Amino acid sequence: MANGETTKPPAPDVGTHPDLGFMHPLAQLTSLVTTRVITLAEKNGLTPTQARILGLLLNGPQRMATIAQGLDIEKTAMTGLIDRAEARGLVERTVIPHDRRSTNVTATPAGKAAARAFYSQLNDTLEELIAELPPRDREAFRSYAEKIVGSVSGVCPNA
Amino acid sequence: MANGETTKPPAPDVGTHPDLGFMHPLAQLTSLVTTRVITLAEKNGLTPTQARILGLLLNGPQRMATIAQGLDIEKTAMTGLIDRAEARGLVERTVIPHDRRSTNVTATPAGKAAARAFYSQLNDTLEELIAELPPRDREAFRSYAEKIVGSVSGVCPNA
DNA sequence: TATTGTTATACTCTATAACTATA
DNA sequence: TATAGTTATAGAGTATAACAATA
Repeated sequence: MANGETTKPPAPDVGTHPDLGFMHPLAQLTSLVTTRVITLAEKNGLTPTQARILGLLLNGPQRMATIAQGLDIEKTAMTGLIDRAEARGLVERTVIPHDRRSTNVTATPAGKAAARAFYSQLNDTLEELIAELPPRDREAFRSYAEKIVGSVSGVCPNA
Repeated sequence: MANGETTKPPAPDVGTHPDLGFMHPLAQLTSLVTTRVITLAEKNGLTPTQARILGLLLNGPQRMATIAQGLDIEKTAMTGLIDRAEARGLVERTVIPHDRRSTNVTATPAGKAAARAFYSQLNDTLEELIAELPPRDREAFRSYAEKIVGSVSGVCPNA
């Protein structure tokens, strides 16, 4: 929104797949959550990718390479990503004294605020979704999700 | 892959968020599934969006406007989307006799095959994830997901 | 020589605005 | 006039290849 965003709005239902039956409930749930992530990012003036980057930077300044690794994207994509985030005042590039090849990226106060708001709202939203379940089932669902995620290596928590 | 794809590979973990604690398990699960969707689409020579479009077209030919509505994207984005899918031999534009303004989009045999493979493999993959749970909990988890999805309007089942 | 980041280039997805053809 | 699709334009995200600066 803020600076002529182009991020797209949620994507609703698409029908059934006759040859395959209804889509898997876990696939539908994933779409639902993804939609919420996009909406909340927009609401906070972020793209989903910017939200992920800022989530990382809440741990403190990170080198470009570290961020790239965290997002599992090529380092070449980082330059533009950080350029745009910097242009929006979300992050800043700072120098690393010991290694003049490296660059540290720091979240600005505005960037941190946006990220905190985003993740907090995301948490609330997800809790609201779970609240659709009867109270006694909510904890079970949460623990199932944890178990599944925990059983697999390399899960990206941000969007 | 097929025609110089640019789709990106999975995105792994990103760490914890000190100010917010660990990411919500449902957010992590969503990322996990999204990663699988991207990987499976690639494996079948599709972009995730193409997989969604083809999923729709398994129901039979659809007009551009209908597809746009199904994906919840602007009709202006459809032209390029279908152009690219057509260039890859996944779909074809056909004429509608009664209304010469409209265009029907039909999945080619190759497009249908790719879509069926994708959705079938996605189903298998999601079942494998659920299989991480003890047998007696799997059905409960599925029903929880269904309940949450069912409680909300407008959920997009494809990718 | 190996590493860090950048630039050049290209492609996908998506949006808004203006336009064409048809109804 | 209203609707279906296209074109023009723009911006975000991502990738591969080649390169510069530093270690």
